[in-house]
Amino acid sequence: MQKRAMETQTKILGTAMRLFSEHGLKGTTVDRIAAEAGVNKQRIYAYFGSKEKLFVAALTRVFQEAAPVSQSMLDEARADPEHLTEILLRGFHNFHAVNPQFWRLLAWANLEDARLLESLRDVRTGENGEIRRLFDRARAGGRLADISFGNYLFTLLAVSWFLRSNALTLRYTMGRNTVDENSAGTLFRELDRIFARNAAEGFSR
Amino acid sequence: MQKRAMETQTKILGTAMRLFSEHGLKGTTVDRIAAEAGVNKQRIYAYFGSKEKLFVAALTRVFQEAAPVSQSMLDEARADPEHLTEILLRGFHNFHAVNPQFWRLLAWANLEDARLLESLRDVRTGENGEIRRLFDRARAGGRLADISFGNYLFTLLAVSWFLRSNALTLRYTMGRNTVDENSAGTLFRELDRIFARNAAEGFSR
Amino acid sequence: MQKRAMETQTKILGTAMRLFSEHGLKGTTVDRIAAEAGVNKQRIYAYFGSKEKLFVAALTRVFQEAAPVSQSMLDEARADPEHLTEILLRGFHNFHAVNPQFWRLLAWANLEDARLLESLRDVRTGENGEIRRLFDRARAGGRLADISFGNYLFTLLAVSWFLRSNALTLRYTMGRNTVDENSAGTLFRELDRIFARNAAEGFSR
Amino acid sequence: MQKRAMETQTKILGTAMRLFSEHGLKGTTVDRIAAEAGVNKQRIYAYFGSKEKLFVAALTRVFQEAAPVSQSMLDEARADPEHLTEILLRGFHNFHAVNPQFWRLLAWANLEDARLLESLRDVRTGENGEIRRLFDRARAGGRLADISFGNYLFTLLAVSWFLRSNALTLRYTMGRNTVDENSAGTLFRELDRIFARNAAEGFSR
DNA sequence: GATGAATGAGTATTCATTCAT
DNA sequence: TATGAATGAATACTCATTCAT
Repeated sequence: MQKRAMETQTKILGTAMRLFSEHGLKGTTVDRIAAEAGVNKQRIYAYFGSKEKLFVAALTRVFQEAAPVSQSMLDEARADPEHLTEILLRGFHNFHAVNPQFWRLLAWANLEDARLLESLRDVRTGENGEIRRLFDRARAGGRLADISFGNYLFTLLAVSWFLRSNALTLRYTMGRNTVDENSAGTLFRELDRIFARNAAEGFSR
Repeated sequence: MQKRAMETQTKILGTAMRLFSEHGLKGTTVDRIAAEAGVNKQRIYAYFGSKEKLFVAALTRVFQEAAPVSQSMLDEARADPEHLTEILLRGFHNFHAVNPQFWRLLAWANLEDARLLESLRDVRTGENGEIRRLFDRARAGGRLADISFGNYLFTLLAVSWFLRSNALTLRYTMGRNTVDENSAGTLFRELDRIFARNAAEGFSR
Repeated sequence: MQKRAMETQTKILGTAMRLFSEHGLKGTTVDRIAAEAGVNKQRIYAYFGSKEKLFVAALTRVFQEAAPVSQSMLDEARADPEHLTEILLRGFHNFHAVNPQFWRLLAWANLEDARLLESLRDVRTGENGEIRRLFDRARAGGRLADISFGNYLFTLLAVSWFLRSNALTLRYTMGRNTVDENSAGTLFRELDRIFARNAAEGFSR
Repeated sequence: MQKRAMETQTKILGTAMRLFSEHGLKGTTVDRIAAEAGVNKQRIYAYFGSKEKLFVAALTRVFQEAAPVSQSMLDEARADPEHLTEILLRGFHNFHAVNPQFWRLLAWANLEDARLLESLRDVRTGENGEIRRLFDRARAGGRLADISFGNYLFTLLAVSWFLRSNALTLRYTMGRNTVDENSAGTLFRELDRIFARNAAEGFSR
């Protein structure tokens, strides 16, 4: 593949990631992608086959690039194992702030057509392994609640996701007596205490 | 309004709720709504003004009808105050199972255009008041973790929502070593224990 | 016919005259006529048969009501026979100012569908007879150019019509070095002199 | 631009000129233009943006192409300066016969929406300069009535326009005792004599 | 590899007219 | 007589995709 072709593909994919994450599959037109990428529309078909395939390519790319589990987060957790829960929550939360395309593309795919997700089967999204090791060590050290790793991770993902993706929904429906984005820190610390102290008690018994 | 008109409007709104929740605003065509409702397309404009307004009407209707906080759930919680967390989680989870349109319509509005949510400002989604009373009593009785009501409710909503709305996402991304729908019960019980024991421990100290 | 029916018809016809003269046959919707007349749409069909027939009715009505040849104009011409041309020109010009619907409805009919004009066959638009008498007297008295009555009247009508109906066109095309509305008076006086002096000369020979 | 594109645009514009001049902006459908031009409807939007813009393009084109002031008319006037008025009238009259789209498009724009005329601001419709020179020479030579050039030209334009655009109207309303198209020659000669003789007389005084 | 040109099915919305109460 | 409900054919405009140079 020539260099020019590479550049064209890069431009297309970048624009697609942005537009698809903003407006979804149906809400994004091929014409607009081409225009904003500064590329001839036909190239999209030459390189990606169809609009839907381009969406899948964009989604896959976002998945490969974005790593919810960052090295710095793991470092922090290792340095301060007493507050694993808070650190993970804050880490996921930051990740969503930095990679808004991640959850939006996922959400679009989830709603519009589950088949769009199939390509992600083989993509490993960062490694949960290291988190699991930290989790196991905390459990062994009596610093964590009596919960399976899967359910623990799930709960943290749920909270951080919901915080980002439903801020508006909650504001409009739950009458803002629930958490808003600024008070996320409080939420994280409270949950940290709950998951942590619990374990202590579990041991004391 | 004549009886026939009422019927027509009902047919339109019902079909709109179903199709919009499945395919979103963009993904649903007015033609299809009319066809599946067995109604002349023009009636949609006569009664609802535009496709977007019909979406808002559908969303509002779903909100008025669906009550995440059901009476039976409250009864159960009153009868078994020891397991408030589990009961609420199961209640929300069931609610989403029975009202799939609820979270999907919300999710679509959230992604497609936040303005679509504005109409919900004035709609009260069931009463949180009763839950708050149960929560306060449990706290006072030392049966609940040291967490604010807002953050408590938020966490439960996040977990139950995430379970429904991202089942597929998780299956494809987290490598199915996280929770699937069948193991929701385990998750609920584990969280219940964590939120509950914690309080007990808090008191024991 | 009942009194209420009469009122309804009057409201419809009045609104139709106004809207059709503004936007023409195609540019006016039955819905709008009904709405602005404060009348049920169906009444239009009950009383006038169709949109087109309503247009014809409006046109006919305007024709019956509006009289390009007014009594006061004739009086003035009788009192000041020396300036017949100017008086007639000013009279027609004023008529168009006071009855804008007249020339616009005619122009629409003329452009949109000549058949719309057929109904006017039998409607007498004021009397040309009196003007002819004034014309003949002026000719006989040597105060008017050597021109047939038909051509004389035609020229005056052309000038007054063109002044009203093409003001905009002229402004945009002829570079405003032609006449604008304010200088109409000059035009009239000049033409008056030409048509008059000419006759004098004709006699002098 | 490719040759094929040029052809397509030409076909569209030609058909648009014809249909718009016949039925106006509202009365012409984009579908029909496409069909009669033998062109894909979308091309109209690709090349002209919208139906309204196509109308403006058609109007502008007609203006650029059509020259009410022809060379042959000027030649004739130079060769026979005694009958300037008649020659101009006949020239304008012929022009309208040969270019029926000219006055109809103007009339439609005038009635339907004055904004449609704005594009004509910068288009020069042939040159009045040469006519003005002929007029001045005739005046100086004592062969023309005492009238300003603007009002002179306006009157001739009014008469020739009215003759074409309101033939039907007049037939139906003025009871056919006015001029019909065939007797236009008489009208022209009469007016010629009036405008001409007058000057002679002016001098004789 | 790149680009402009073309296509046909679709997409929200409107309109004149008729029906039923 | 009046009114709301209903209808089907338009109507301007868009979109994903393919073709030709």
